[in-house]
Amino acid sequence: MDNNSSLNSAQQEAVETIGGPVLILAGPGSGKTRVITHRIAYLVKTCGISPRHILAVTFTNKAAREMSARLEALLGEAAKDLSLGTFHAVCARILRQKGQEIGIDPGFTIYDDDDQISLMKRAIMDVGIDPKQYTPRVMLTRVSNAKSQLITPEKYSDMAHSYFEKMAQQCYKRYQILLSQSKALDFDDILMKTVELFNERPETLVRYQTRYRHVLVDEFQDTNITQYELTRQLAGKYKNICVVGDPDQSIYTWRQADIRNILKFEKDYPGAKLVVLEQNYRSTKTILAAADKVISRNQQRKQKSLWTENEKGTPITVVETADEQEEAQFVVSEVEKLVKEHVVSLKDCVVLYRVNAQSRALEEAFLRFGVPYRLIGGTRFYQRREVKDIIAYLRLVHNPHDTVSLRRIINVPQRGIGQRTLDDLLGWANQKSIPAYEALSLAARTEGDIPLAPRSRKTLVDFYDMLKRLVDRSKDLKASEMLDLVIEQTAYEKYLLVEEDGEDRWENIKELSTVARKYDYLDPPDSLTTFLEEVSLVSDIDSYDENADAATLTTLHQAKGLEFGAVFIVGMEEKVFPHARALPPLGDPTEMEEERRLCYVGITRAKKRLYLVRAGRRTYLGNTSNNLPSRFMDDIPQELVKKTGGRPEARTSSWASAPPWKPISPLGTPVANPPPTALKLELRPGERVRHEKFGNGIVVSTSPLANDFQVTVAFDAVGVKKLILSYARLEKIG
DNA sequence: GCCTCTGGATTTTTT
DNA sequence: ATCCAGAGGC
Repeated sequence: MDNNSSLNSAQQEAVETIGGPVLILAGPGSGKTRVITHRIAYLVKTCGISPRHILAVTFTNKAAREMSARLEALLGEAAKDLSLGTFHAVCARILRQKGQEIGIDPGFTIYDDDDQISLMKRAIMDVGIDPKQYTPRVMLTRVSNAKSQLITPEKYSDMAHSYFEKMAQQCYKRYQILLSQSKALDFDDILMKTVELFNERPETLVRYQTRYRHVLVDEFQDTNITQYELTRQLAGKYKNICVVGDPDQSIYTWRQADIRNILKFEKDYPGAKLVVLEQNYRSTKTILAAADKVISRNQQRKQKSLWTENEKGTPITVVETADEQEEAQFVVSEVEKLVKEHVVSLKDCVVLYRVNAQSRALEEAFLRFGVPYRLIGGTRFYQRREVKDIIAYLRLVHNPHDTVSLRRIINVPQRGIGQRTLDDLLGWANQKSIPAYEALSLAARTEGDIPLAPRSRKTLVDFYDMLKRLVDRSKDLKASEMLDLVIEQTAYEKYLLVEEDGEDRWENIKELSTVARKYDYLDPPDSLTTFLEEVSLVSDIDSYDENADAATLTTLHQAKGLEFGAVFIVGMEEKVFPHARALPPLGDPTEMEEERRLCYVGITRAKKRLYLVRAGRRTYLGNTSNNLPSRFMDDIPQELVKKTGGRPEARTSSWASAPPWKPISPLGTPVANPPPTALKLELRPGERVRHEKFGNGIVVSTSPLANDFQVTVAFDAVGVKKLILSYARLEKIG
């Protein structure tokens, strides 16, 4: 089935329009990945273009891997000669090869978020301002935004008018100096410096332009200005550029992704061929119609009409539960039901939420019911303290100038090098303008005039000796051998195991060791270098294993690009989704439109079944609130929906039944925690009540609320209040 | 230098 | 609720 004749006419046009710029607007489920892979196969097989001359850029490693696997199926061995990778991976490779031309050390280290924060903190202190007032996070956002738009510290200073902006500019400048002293680049630098390299070395650009005669870009709606410029540079000579995207699925504008790049594309490449893929092969008519209704409310968008030949399918299930526990319980029991009835398999179920914090109640329910699940996101593997520690050692061995890593591990495990000694050492290094590693070496050899107590000096000497041994050995050890040596030399296992959760942490280190072993097929020092590079550029979603027999829990953002038989979107409430930060007065209409696109992305992940679930009461960040149903619910026409477990049709005050869905345990035994018993309302409008805080009042009205009631009371002293019956502890009087 | 307590902040995060 | 950083005590 995988030949071009199985493509629809629009897909075929997208595949076979070769030579010159092509813009493909691909709706969800429209066979985007198929089009890209077939286009590449067509270039190679039919047009006789060498795979060496083709570059395909994706946003995630996972997408790159998936594409690579499909191309291998289509092209066989020839697929190995294609250049295929993420923007960052491609640029990192270019910079390792040619970065020296603009003064970048080929052995540069890549700094992740945490590293950037600690470096920025130092930059802020160096500038001499208060890191409490100017937080590293905020400053870093400024810097990252600037870099995403190719704004250098120099250019930034032209735009910095307010005092705050001027401070940000200072921090940016200092931050860059610290980065270069550490021979490190942050994520944004990897892209921006590549653009810089191409600007400053036209002859180098020409080499890459000639090499990459055909450029393809996936998820084009998510490119920022820097990435756009990069593709413009690379395709500048032949203009054989094909970009694929969907403006309606742009959910990363907060990371400076710029939808306007699509408009700019049409302007920068006059006569670009436009292909629109509107046939959806994924979802039922019902699901697609709901998605369309939701996204149609956006003002800033190009009209697009998706259609499908798939069946109408079942109605969308809308569920209202009492609280997040009940919400989670509903999801798990429904998942079990779907699996038991063979509607979908377990691994074809996903639960999507707006913020990671929502995963907790869900995890608890999945655990309690004994339903296997896998969680994507949250605290990421490579962000775990113990994993970062070991990687810091390896990085330091690979690049001794990396001060962020040095600071991280110089006293881990504790070896008596405290803040004081560290400040003395680094302060001295700074004063002498020598790298920290060199200062350490001098201190160890009792050279130089470092003001150190003999005791401190001794600890530094021991540390330096160990580091030196590691560095020396790194030249002939593979990644996993190096890792083992680090663990042995630092007695890291012993250090971990005395801790409370040391066993788990040690497991993570063993896991890391397994990853490292995958790079042992390379010879030293490439083995370690490649390992470190890839470890810096991975994300959680990359390790998502679609074959594991488990349901998936993840954020709406991370679900992009995936599809599932059954999708549960939970927390369909105002302030949760759309997120409070997108609502006025905090947010603006642009942000609300992005939330709406996020909802569109969520809905369109579903093939057969879609559930929209909300809780009447939710505890978040330690306080409980009652949220209104999400505005996105209002956009879905009633005829597409079937309601369960919520408000009864007739509003009778005696409504007090258990939820219509029955929790089922895997073994058919009662669940450990049955849903809370429904309350009985015994209050009627006109009755006098007493509240411990608000005093006496009169009941104005009552209304049922999932498993609870909302009671409106006019208090004598404090006026009208809306209360939740189970919480208010109202007492009837008179 | 190390330990413990308190206060502040906590959207999303392809890389 | 919970995690983390910084301050202050031992």
